[in-house]
Amino acid sequence: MASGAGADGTVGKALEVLDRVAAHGRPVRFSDLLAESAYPKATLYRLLQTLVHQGLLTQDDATGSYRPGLRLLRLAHAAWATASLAPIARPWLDTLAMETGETVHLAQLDQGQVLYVDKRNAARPVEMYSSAGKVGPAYCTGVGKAMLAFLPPAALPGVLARQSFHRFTPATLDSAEKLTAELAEIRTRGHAFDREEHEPGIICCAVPILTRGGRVIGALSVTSTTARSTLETLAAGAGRLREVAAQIAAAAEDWQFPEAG
Amino acid sequence: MASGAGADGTVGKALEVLDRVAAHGRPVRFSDLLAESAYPKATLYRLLQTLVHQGLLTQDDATGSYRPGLRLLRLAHAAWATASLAPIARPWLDTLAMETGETVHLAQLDQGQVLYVDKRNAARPVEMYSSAGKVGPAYCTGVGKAMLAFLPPAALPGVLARQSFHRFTPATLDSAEKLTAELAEIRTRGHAFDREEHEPGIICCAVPILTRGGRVIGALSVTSTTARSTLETLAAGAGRLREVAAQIAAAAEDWQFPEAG
DNA sequence: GTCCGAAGTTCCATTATTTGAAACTAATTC
DNA sequence: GAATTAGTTTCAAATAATGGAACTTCGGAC
Repeated sequence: MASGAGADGTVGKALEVLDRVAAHGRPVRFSDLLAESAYPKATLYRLLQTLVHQGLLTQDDATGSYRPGLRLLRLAHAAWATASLAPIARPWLDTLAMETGETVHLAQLDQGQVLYVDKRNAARPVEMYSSAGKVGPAYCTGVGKAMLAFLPPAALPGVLARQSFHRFTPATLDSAEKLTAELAEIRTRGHAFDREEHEPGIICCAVPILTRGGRVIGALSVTSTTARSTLETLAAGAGRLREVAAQIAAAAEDWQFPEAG
Repeated sequence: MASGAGADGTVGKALEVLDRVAAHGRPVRFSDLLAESAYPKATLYRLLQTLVHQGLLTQDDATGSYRPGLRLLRLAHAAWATASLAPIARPWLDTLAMETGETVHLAQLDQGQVLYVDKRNAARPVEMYSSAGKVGPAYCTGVGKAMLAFLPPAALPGVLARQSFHRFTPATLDSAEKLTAELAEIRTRGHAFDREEHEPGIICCAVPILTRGGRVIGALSVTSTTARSTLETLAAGAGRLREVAAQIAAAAEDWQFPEAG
C-alpha cells in the first residue's frame, strides 16, 4: 500500500471518507458509502460519526444521509486568503477583465489538477464559489498546460501519471506523448492555448505565473468562445497577460509562496 | 473535558491544530503553535506532519512555517455546492441585487456564528471567496439576529453562550439580555435591522429563511451605508425580502435541507 | 573557526484508541 | 406479522498515538 496519498493514521482514513462523500455531490447514505469504502461497517460508522461531530460532514435528520459540512467553508476561506494567489492577484484580475471584456481565470496546481482560485466575468456580474475551489483537468485546459509546461522536469512524470487523458472533445490531447510535445511548444512560445480541448466552443490563452527563480506558482488565462473570438485575437493579448503574470509573481514573492504539487 | 466541540480522537486533535493554523491568517512557525497548543512537542509535530501530508496544510520550504492547504478549497467547493443554500438561491440574489442596487448577503448559521455563503454587489462587479466562507458575529449583524430570533427556544441558550458580545461600535448590543429583548421584537416584526452595530456607517435589513415547518435555514439581507440610505428605506423593502426568502425556502425544501447549529 | 542556544526531528517503551466480528435494534418490505 | 434490510452498539484483541528524552541542524556570538 503506497500509491498516491497513502492513508496515514486515523486522520487519513477520516479524510478519505470525507473525500468520498464530497465526490458524490449529493447526500449519500451510509450503505452506499459502506459498499464502496472497504472499511467494515462499525469502522466506517465511527469515522462518519467523528466527521459529523467535527462539522466536516452534516447529517440529514430525516434521511440520515451525509454531505459535506459548512465548517469546510470557514477553513477554506482561511486557505484562500492565506495560501492562494487570489488576494494578491485580485486587482490585476479586475484590470484584465475590464481590458479584455472576457472571462479571466486564476488557477494553481493541486495534486496534479487545476484548482481555480479566482475568476472574473466582465459580462455577467458574479459567480462565486462556483469557480473558486473548482477543480479541472490539467492536460486539457489552458491554465493546466501552462503550469505543466514550466514544472521542473523531475516533477513532470509524477504529474503526468495522474492525468486521466479522458477525451472531452475531438481536440483533447489524449496521451502523455501528445501532451509532452505540446508542453515543449508552450515552453518556447511562452503561453498555452486551449483549442476547444475541454469544452466545444471554448477557447483560451494562458500564461504561467513564475517566480524569479522560475518556479511555477500558478497560471492566468483569458477565456472566450469561438463565436466571439479567435485564437489569434487571444494570442495578441498574450504579451499583456505575461506582463500581468510577472507583476503578480513579484507581488507574491514579497509575501512569500509555497510549493505546488 | 466536555464543553463545546470536544476533541474526539486523533481526528479532533488534528482539526484543532488545523483551526489554530487557520486562525492566524498568516504562516505560523512550529514554535508559535507549540507555545499555544498544550500538546507536547513530538505530538504536535506529528499532527502537523499528518496534516501537511494530507494537503490540509502547506509547509513553506524556506521557512518551514505552516498555512492552510489548497485541498481545503476543493472540499469547501463540494460543501458549498451540496450543503449550502447558495446554489439554490443564486438566481434570487441576482434579482435582488439588481432591484435594490445594494449589496445582498446570503448567510447560514454555523457553530453559533454567521457564515456568509454568497453575496452580490451590484455596484462593484465582483469579490469572490473573500466573502463566501467568511464568518461574522451573530449578535451584531442583521442576518445573525434574524436567524437567532427564529431559532427554536431550546437552541437559543447554547448559541447565546457562544457570543462574545464584543462592542464593535457604540450601537452594538453588548449583553445577552439586550440581545434577547431585540430578538423578541424581530420575531414580531419579521425582519432584523443592523443599526451600525458591527461597523460604523453600515446598516442593513435582514430576514430569516424559514422552512414550512418554521425551521431557520439561513438569512438574507440588503446592506447599505448611512451615506446612501436609511433604515426606513431599507425597511420599505422588507416585504419583498420576505417574499424572496419564502421562495428560496420553498426551492430548498424540495432539494432537502440540513440542520444549522 | 568554535561554541552556544534555540528550533526542529527522531526514538521507543508505555498507554490509550481504534478495530471489526458479531450481536442487537429500528425501520422497511413483502 | 414475519422477513429482510439499514443502522447502531459491544468488547477483547490489535494497532496506533503518546511524550520524555536524546539527537540533529541551523544561526548567530565570541
